[in-house]
Amino acid sequence: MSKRIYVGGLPYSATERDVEALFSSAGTVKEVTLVSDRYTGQAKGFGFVEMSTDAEADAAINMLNGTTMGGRTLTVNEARPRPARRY
DNA sequence: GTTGAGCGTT
Repeated sequence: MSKRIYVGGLPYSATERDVEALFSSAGTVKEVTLVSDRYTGQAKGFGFVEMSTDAEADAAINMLNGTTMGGRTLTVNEARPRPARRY
């Protein structure tokens, strides 16, 4: 099981592919998930990335946090546990 | 514009 990373500050135009490519520079990307509103379908501007190892996840956080993409400053840090369920 | 979602299931 590896560490999950929160990625915020993404431009609404960003996609999983963009995030995957970005984090690929810091290590092996195991999984990428972008969050969008279930009802409206609009992007929420953030997502989650899972790296192959926690060491790579840590490297990715330090490497990508504070950088900019599409004119937005990226917020990258270890993700919090997700909520039980949401309506 | 900041911490998902899935529900006879991953």
